[in-house]
Amino acid sequence: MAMFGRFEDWGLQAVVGASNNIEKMENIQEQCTLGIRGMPQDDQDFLLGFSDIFGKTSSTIMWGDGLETLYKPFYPVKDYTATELPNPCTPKEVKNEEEVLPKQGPSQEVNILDQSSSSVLAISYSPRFKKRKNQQKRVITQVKAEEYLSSDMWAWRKYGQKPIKGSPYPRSYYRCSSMKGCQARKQVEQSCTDPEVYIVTYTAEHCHSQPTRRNSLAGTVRNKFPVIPKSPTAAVGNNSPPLASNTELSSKSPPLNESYEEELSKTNVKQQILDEELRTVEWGHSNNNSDPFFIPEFVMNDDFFSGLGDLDGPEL
DNA sequence: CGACTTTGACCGGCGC
DNA sequence: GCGCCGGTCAAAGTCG
Repeated sequence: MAMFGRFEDWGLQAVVGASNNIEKMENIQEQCTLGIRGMPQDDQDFLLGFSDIFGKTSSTIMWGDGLETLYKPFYPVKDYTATELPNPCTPKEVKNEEEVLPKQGPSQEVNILDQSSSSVLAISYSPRFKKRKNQQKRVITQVKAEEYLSSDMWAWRKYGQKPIKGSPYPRSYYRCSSMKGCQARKQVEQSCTDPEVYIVTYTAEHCHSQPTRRNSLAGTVRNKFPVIPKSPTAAVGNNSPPLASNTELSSKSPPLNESYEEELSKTNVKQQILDEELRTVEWGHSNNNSDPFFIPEFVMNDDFFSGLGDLDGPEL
């Protein structure tokens, strides 16, 4: 029951968030438009490729107003709290982020992540210095488990799972199965600080439009009732990954302590809602956002802009 | 039979 | 150069 409370409030939260930030919103959208329009076309395309990761646009703007704020994200984002970090249990990645985001004096307060109004943390960056394999561009989100159930509409196929050093939870690797040849990938891992929070990292971009509905219901129904480990060690080395693909989650896997049938019923209802939204809210052409360059919150945040900093010119 | 997960092996980047 | 580690591959098995 409560597991879907947040999800059910997703739209409401967006509305609330929007109302709370109504004054800020007046300029944000334009700023976002200017920001993305100033980007190279490839990067616009890349970002737009993530436009509907969550199957909907968001109206919650969480960063400040004014031109200063617009460019603030280009500053180094060093204000991560423990929970804001992609995963504090993966020190290497954290270190990598610090490499990516060189310190430049006292950073201004970037109160972008109002987790009281949204549990989705979005980070996009382009490594400025050392580029590891497939780490050129990423969008990292933190999402509550119940929200992840409906987090995106893409069909994903799991192709690997690895225990991550420093993290008690394994990381799962998924690639887009909506279209053959699509390079989009995502990684899912559980936050060690909050097991109900999952860190989803999207890599590469979809080379196709978003499917109108989840299309990968075929296949195994293994782990219909996955055992989400309550203890970190339980997640490692067993056959029940802490988080399955969205396909499983959305159509097969109930959240914690919820019967499958009940969950499935809810999911179907939510799917109908999402499908309806998809019919009426196209990327950049939603009812509320006539501006084709409207940017959802999970993309347009500080690290998104910090990543844009790399677009200004050749790497140093 | 197709699409999926699982899982050990492999590869390549990175630090020492 | 070596070892560690993250990311990917691919075979095997499952399921509808």
